[in-house]
Amino acid sequence: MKSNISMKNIAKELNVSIVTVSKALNDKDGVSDELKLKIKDLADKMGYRYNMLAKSMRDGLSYNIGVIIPEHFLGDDKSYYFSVFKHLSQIMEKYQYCAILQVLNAEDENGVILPKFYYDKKVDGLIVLGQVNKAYIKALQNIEIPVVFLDFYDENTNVDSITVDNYSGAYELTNYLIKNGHVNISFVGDIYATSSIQDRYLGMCKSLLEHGIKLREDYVICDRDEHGKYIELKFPKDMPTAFVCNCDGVAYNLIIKLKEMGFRVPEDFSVVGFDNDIYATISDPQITTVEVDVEEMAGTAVKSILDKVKKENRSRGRSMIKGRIIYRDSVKKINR
Amino acid sequence: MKSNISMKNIAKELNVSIVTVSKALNDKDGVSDELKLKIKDLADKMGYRYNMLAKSMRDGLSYNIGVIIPEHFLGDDKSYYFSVFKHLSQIMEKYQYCAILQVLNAEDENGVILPKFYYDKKVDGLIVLGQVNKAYIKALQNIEIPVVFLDFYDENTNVDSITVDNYSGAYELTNYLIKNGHVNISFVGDIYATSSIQDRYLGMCKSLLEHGIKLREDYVICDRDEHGKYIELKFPKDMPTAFVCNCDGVAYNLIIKLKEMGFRVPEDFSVVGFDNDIYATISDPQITTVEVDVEEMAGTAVKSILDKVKKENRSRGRSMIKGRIIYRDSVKKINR
DNA sequence: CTGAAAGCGCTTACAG
DNA sequence: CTGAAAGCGCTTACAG
Repeated sequence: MKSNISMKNIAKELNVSIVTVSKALNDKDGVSDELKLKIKDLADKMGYRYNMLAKSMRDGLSYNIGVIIPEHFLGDDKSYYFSVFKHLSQIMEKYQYCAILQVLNAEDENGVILPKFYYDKKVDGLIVLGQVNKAYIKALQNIEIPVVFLDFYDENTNVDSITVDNYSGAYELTNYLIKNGHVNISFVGDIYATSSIQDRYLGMCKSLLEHGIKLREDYVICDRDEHGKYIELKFPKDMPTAFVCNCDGVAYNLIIKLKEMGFRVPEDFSVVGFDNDIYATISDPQITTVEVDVEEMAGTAVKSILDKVKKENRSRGRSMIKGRIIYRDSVKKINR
Repeated sequence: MKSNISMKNIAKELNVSIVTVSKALNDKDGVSDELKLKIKDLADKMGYRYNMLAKSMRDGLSYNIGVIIPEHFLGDDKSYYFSVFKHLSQIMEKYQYCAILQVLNAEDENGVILPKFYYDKKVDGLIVLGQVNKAYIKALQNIEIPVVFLDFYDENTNVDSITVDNYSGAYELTNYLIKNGHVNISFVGDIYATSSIQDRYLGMCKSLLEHGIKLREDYVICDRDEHGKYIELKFPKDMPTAFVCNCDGVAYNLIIKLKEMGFRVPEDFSVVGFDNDIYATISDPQITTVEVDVEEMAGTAVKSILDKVKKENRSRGRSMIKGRIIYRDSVKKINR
């Protein structure tokens, strides 16, 4: 237990200087191989652990990156962000960095209270994972350390962002529906809620446009209120034959609702989602959706923030990570 | 942006010593109120941020606690642990501590590789959230910083632990079933997998014992293989009338299976779960289950680990957090 | 190949 | 009320 060995202890034991110990332990030149080995062995034996704090002090770098996940826009299924964080932290480890996570609650978000680890200078950079409100974004622009937005962007700021290519994803998903004979296609989602949802909506619009299909106004079905809470879906008088949902959770709810109304999916209605999260496979039928390479997304974010920390400050702007359609059982081919 | 103000800068600006600035900013005695105010104002104006690293160095304390969540035993639904972590980090903040999260993957768990933040002396203590294997537990016993187990315990170690009172929870749940006329009650879960499952199983046994009901051997139904993967449930020849499931996820699967077999829940079979997670409410019917006060659990863990860090080293042994039954629609009263 | 000196930003104990 | 000195554990730049 209680030991707390420092280089000083090792140096004294071996009658060498602390400088020499430091060089040996860091595999630097200027120590004979023999001595180096001896020092390393003793360090091991004494249970020496490197004190990152001391290096931090010298370098003026904490070797930590803060990750902020706003609770606000999270639904019941937090596992997606959890999974992203896991990858972030694993990738950072390779660069000798640790990830410190802060779940930002609504109160702190609205009060624009930055995480304690920022005020304590415990982090060298910030990754914001999930959309935060305008005021918070503004505050983030004025801080002293680099910031990267992950899984959302804000057009009014020049903060680099990494997002899923929502636009292309929804575009291809809609193309797939059209290829299967669908023309009357509805979008389910609050197109004012987040930029992700907007991009998904517009990706669908592009596909419709390309195929000369006009989107009816009442085919855009809102799924949540201004607090992000899901609301009862209001269907148009003339039902579409297919629904493009802004996420799998909503697709899941929609399918349940349709079944309650006595319809079958996909026989009566086709449904597609987005994200490939737990709701896509929990659903009956399982949902055709878009999956993102989380590891690639995380890797891009880490590289981006560490570049900035190291002042290799080339701005990357928006990076988009392409999704991949997962074909399942919620879409049926129909005859026009 | 780039400023990095230290106490030195403030001191120079005001022609006072660094010591005086330190005292003023920390609201200590030995500075006139007037000067104190002047210093604080200037610090604000210059955008001074306290450098926790420097304090850490002096104190030999990082003011971070590491949280380890093993991926291994996590099912699809990671939101429970995510939620516990959120509370942990929020509570720590009140004590001037930050939480650093490490998701422990199977590889590192089997190779008994402790998190980087331990080797870097970046944390003062460790909270292990979720059961890890024997070898890992053993390694944790020999490290230089205090450790607390959260949501599991190991009888062979003297590491303090905080767990849900699984035993009482399952006991009361089973009492409830018996009160509703059930006698043929089955347990669904691998009773060798984790101590939590064991305790839930034995809580049920106690209730049966008290009511003079003998548990048939074939009424203990295994739900997963040795890797923690769910397997097909094997029902006994004579079906019970009620199932006590070791968690809501399994209860959810069971209900689906029963419905596929043409049965109705709760009309033909009653089912209860544990945890009150997403599966309890996603299910049709919604599942009667046991909910834990996550905040209390997190608070107990934080207090426990910080006591140890501060050397107020009274061992607390096992702390149990009582659960609360959430009554829903998956249990039916029957006549014996 | 080896090491004495200075410094990272703070605080504590002590002196004035 | 104010501040000079020492030290936390390391590393860099320099001297021998």
